[in-house]
Amino acid sequence: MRIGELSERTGTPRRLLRYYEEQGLIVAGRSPNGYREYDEHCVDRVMQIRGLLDAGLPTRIIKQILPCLDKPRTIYFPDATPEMIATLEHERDRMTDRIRCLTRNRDAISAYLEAVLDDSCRDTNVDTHGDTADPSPS
Amino acid sequence: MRIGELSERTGTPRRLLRYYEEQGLIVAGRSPNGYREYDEHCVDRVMQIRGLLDAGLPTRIIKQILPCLDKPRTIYFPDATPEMIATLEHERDRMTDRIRCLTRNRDAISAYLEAVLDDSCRDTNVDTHGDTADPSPS
DNA sequence: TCGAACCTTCACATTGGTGAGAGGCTCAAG
DNA sequence: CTTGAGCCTCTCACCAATGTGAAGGTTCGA
Repeated sequence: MRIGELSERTGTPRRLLRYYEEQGLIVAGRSPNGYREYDEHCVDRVMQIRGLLDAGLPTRIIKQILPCLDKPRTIYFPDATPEMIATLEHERDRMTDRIRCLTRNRDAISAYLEAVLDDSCRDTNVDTHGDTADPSPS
Repeated sequence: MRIGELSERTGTPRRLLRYYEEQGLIVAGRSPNGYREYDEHCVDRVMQIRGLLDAGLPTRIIKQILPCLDKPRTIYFPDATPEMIATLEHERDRMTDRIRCLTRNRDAISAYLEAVLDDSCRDTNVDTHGDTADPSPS
C-alpha cells in the first residue's frame, strides 16, 4: 500500500509517517516510480510506535527495541551485543515501573470515580445541579 | 523542608522542582525570608509526578487528576463537574491503553531476552565469540 | 566576612510533531 | 491531451512541552 492508505488506516498524518521513517522507526520499500510502498505489517507497526511514544518512550529507544519484537525474528541473536542486552533489560525494567505507576494511579482514579458516582446517586436532592432528580423509586 | 532537601530526597534538580511549582503541579509554602517550604507529603507527590510524566501524561492532565488522588480527600465531590468526570474517565481509559501497550511490549522484550540468554548458553561453540567454549558435557 | 543555599528571570536545548512552499513525477479519468 | 489528485524530494520555519544553564541578587549560618 502507499502512504495515503497507511495514513488513513493508522489515523496518522502522512507527514508524520515520513517523519517516522526519517527517524528510522519504519522502513518503506519503493515503487519504480519512487512512491513509498508499505506492506500490511506496517499498520500494526505504526500503531505500536504511536502507543510506545504515547507511553513515554523516546524514538531512540523504540528504534532499538522494535527490531527485536518482530514476529518472524528479523534480528537474530548474533546481533545481540552485551550492551544491547543491557539496554533491553534496563528498558524492560523501566517499562515495568511505568506499568506500576500507571496501574496505581488508574486504580486511584477508578476509586475516586466510583466514589463520586456513588455519591451523586445517593444525594440527588442537593442543589449542586438540581436536574436529574430521578432516583427511579418504587 | 526546603528545596535542597526535597531535591536530594527525590533525586530531582532544584530547578525542576521550581518548574513543577510554576506548572501548578506542587505548591510550596514560604518562609518569612521567601524560601520555599515543603512538607513531608511533597516527597511522594514529586515521585508520583515524575512517574506520570515519564509514563507520557502531560502536566495539564496530571494537574487535573492529582487533586483527586490525595490521601485525605482534599477535593470533594461537589467540585466534580460533569466535564471533570468525563476527563477522568477518558484519562483512565487512556492509561489502560498505555498499560496494555507497555505490558505487551515488555513481555515481548522479556521473551526475546529469554531466547537470547537461552541461546547463548546453548551454542557456545559458534565462532561468534569463541571464548567460554565450555559446553560442560558428560 | 565567606560560602552555601536560596531567590527570580531570561534564554536556551531537545523532542515530537506540523505547515507551507517550490519544483517535479505518475496515473487515471474526462 | 489535459487536468487534477496523489505522490515525490527538500527546505525552512514553527509549535508546545519538558527540562537546563547561568547571571545577578538576597539570606543564612559558621
